[in-house]
Amino acid sequence: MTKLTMQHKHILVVEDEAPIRDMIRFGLERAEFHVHEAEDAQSARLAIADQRPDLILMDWMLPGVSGAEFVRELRRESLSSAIPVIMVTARVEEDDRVRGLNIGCDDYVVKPFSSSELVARVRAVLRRTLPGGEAETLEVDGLRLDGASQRVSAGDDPVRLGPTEYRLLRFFMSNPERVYSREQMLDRVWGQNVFVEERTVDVHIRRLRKALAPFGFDRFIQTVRGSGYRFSSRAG
Amino acid sequence: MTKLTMQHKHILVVEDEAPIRDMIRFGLERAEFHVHEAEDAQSARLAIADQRPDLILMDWMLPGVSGAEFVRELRRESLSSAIPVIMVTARVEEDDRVRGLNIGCDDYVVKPFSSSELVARVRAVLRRTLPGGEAETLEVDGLRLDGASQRVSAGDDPVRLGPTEYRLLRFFMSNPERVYSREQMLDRVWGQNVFVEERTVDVHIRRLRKALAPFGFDRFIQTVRGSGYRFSSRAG
DNA sequence: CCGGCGTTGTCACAGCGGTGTCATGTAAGC
DNA sequence: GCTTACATGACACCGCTGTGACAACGCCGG
Repeated sequence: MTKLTMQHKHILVVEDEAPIRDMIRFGLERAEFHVHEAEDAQSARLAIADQRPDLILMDWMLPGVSGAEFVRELRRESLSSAIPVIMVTARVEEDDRVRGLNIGCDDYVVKPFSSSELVARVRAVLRRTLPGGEAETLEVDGLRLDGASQRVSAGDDPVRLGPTEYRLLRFFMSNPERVYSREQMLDRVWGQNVFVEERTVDVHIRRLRKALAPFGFDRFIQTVRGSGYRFSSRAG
Repeated sequence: MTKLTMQHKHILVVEDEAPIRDMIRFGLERAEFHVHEAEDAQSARLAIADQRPDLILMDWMLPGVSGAEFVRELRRESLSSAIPVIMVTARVEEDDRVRGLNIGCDDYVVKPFSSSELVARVRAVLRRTLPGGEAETLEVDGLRLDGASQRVSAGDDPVRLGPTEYRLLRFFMSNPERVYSREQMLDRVWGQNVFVEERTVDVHIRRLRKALAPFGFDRFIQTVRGSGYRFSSRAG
């Protein structure tokens, strides 16, 4: 385990019951994570804007909004759409739990759980979401994506993209020369297991191509018939 | 959700206790997965070579080898290194379980678990590992097939192939120097239980040869009269 | 509180490319 | 030479993808 990448990550725990919160905090801090806490959705929003956590651990049942609604909200906001979410559910909420994965969270744990299981899942999610951290700037042949300012430019000209197209392009530029199915793209760009038509990907591909076309960069977005799409600076 | 991509996936359950095996089988089959079973490491090896499962569900404690050792072994073998593994552990095996995710498995479930949790995790893992299948790169004498980008190139020149020709070539390059009947090829390239004329294979062989001909690589696709075809870099 | 504005997901339709089958030409084996 | 198996070109069908339009939704600014 690479301590450098994994440690000192900030985790926001959204949980209304203090004992559970403490138990979670204890386990995570022993694993050398930084823990922030929030009791409800509103203070969670503030904490997200303030702390910019690397991962959110959220109870399924919150006072007021349901965890599901809240995750959907987080996914919409560009500030939080890239932050992975792990859901905490009780065994009783069986039916809901399965739906949980269709909400947009990255994983979930079932109460009662152990500290080590929690830490393991947190690490696993961080491991697969962290590489390609969102802040870095990527450039290919003059097409530049600046993660810090969330801006895209072609040479000197700015490229106007919607939030989804931006995330799509960032995903592509972080993983070039590789074919992804529509389903994989929904998972990695929209969020794990969101319920959206696969053909929606086509539409956003179209929008991304349209935005890149004036600069000729639409040639980077390549269709692989029967499989999906690929980002590549070489000819298709 | 596209039934075609998710359904009909083969899952190998490696578990020595029959009741648990049955419970798992029941849940997975209700979710329309194909289930194969193995009681120990040795029969698991055979099943992997034979069935080529899309995912392996493995108990942490197996008679003889530990699950961890076995996963390591699977990861070394090129035949199985790409197959995702979900580990099944008991709550008691706390310490080991944490190591589990560092062993090379893709996820794990803790006993006791519900069918719906299991199915949800299986689906989640398949969804994120299910690219065009094999992502390995194969090369023979300058003819290169890159699984990740699904591209074929002869030296520096790209080779244009349709999806079926691509799969056909990948099958050939994965199994060189061996004759396959048309029926075998239909099973392995087209998929089991497809009803297609055997002569169709000839046509796709023709198309593959045509695409490879400009580079002289059509000589690799060799006819074995009365038996089928063979891929070989040596003279026919 | 209301009404533009931008973004998003879905649909319908069109075009193209891929696929399977057939008919015919050609080579191999006896 | 005759039979059989394979090679090849043509063709019709169909599924996949590209594309424009549209409705729903949240976000301001008024």
